[in-house]
Amino acid sequence: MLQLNDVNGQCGTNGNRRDPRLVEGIVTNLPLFRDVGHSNVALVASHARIEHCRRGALIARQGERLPGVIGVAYGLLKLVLPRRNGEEKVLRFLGPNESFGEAVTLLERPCSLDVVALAETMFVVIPVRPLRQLQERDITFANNLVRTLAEGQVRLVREIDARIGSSSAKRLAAYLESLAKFEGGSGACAVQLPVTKSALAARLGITKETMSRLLRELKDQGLIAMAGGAITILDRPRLAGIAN
Amino acid sequence: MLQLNDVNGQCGTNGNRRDPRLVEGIVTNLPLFRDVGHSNVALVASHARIEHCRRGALIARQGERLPGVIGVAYGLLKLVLPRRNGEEKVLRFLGPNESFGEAVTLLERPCSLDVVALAETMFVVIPVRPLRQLQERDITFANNLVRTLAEGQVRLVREIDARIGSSSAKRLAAYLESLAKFEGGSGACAVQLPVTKSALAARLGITKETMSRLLRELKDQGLIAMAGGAITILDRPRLAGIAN
DNA sequence: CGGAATGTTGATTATATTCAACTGTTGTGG
DNA sequence: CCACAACAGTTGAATATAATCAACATTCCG
Repeated sequence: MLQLNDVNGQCGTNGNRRDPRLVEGIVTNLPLFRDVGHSNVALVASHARIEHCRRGALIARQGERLPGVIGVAYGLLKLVLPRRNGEEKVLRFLGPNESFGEAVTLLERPCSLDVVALAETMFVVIPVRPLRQLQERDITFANNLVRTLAEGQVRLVREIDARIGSSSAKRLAAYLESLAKFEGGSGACAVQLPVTKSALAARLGITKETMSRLLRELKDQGLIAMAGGAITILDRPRLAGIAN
Repeated sequence: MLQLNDVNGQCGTNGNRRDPRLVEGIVTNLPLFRDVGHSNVALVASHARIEHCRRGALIARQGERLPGVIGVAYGLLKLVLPRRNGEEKVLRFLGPNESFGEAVTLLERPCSLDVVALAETMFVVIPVRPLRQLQERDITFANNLVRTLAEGQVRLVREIDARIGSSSAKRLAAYLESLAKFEGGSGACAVQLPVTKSALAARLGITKETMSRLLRELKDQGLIAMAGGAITILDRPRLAGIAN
């Protein structure tokens, strides 16, 4: 079951929540701060704080104010559209060096998604104020901000395209293909699912049952082999064929 | 059938495509340029051009470069995710004083959508270059840009929420509700569909057949009355009930 | 080891699409 | 101004897709 504890209840009370070195290191690695001068990063970092949470923790809730932009140091979060019936539609995962919430934070609007930890996770929270200041002071950061927001839009359009455009079989095939691309080459390759099959199913907008059936079908057709979360892609061309 | 003519083939060859007054007037009304000083607007406008197109014209194509940000003066465009089978998934409509393409234009990435005219439409095209310049020179514009992109993200998340979250009946009910809100009050009210029922169906992600059936059901239940594109909402509370 | 979480499988059902036939509406060229 | 073609909308029947329900198997961890 989901832990509904407040973020603060999830965090260690140790004194390193503002350790400058640590916060700066995390912030520096976010694409949002690429090529931003160290002094400006340090300034922002001095207003940011670190949070830890354990698997299952609810970090932000749809409709409530997000305390600031979230940047992941390690662990894994999921961004979720909660449905009335308690069901969860997973929009995306958020891993190390990825950030979330630029849009709602800058607009000071209620968060449009639930944010839930899928594993023990450490992240920084960067409040609006220093972001605004930096936006007006540092052209590089301002450009990064525009780039990040623009990329977010493109990503969301692709997301809609994938969700409404194609059948679950195609979505799954396309996802497996995208995993294979990381490995390079075009031959058979072994990949590891980054999350459980159930979580992945939710991410792809299907149920775990459907997921199971689709995977079995791919296996029966000799396109993939399976051993737990480890999947070997045997026939990449045919898989790509299904994806289209 | 869709007209596949190039934009240039759609445009009058008359000399007012760069009429400064006209272009400035259109650009000024875009939220993107709100509170931006006249001289800066004029500068951008001097690099923009006006296009006319008739109903059915294809203004931009998925995968091709967008010549710049599109701002509508009058008429109506639709933003479409084209499917392989020729089917069209309509993401949104774009009416007067709305703009499109900030994200892909600034990233200089291929356009993620088809843009098609639903009526005779006039719009401006603002190339990247002057936008970039203004972004670095004018803080108000830079802020507008960030706001526009951020709002676009929030809008897209809501869009995904609506599409994957609820049944077609709920989506339709929610849409009718949103039309009613413009009219104010909470009692019965008459609204006019802004587009044909078929186009609206595509916008809501359903077929015209399903749309027809859903509307009839609402009528049979006494929630609405219908006369062509004119719809009277009779029982707003119950309609809102369906939407949730 | 035991219990919870995760995954599998079959049967049934809900939702909306597709196909097909038909009616009504609109706008245009003769 | 009318005829006619193109478009828009309606309705029914058959179908496809994936969700839901229910039962069971497997794996993961403390």
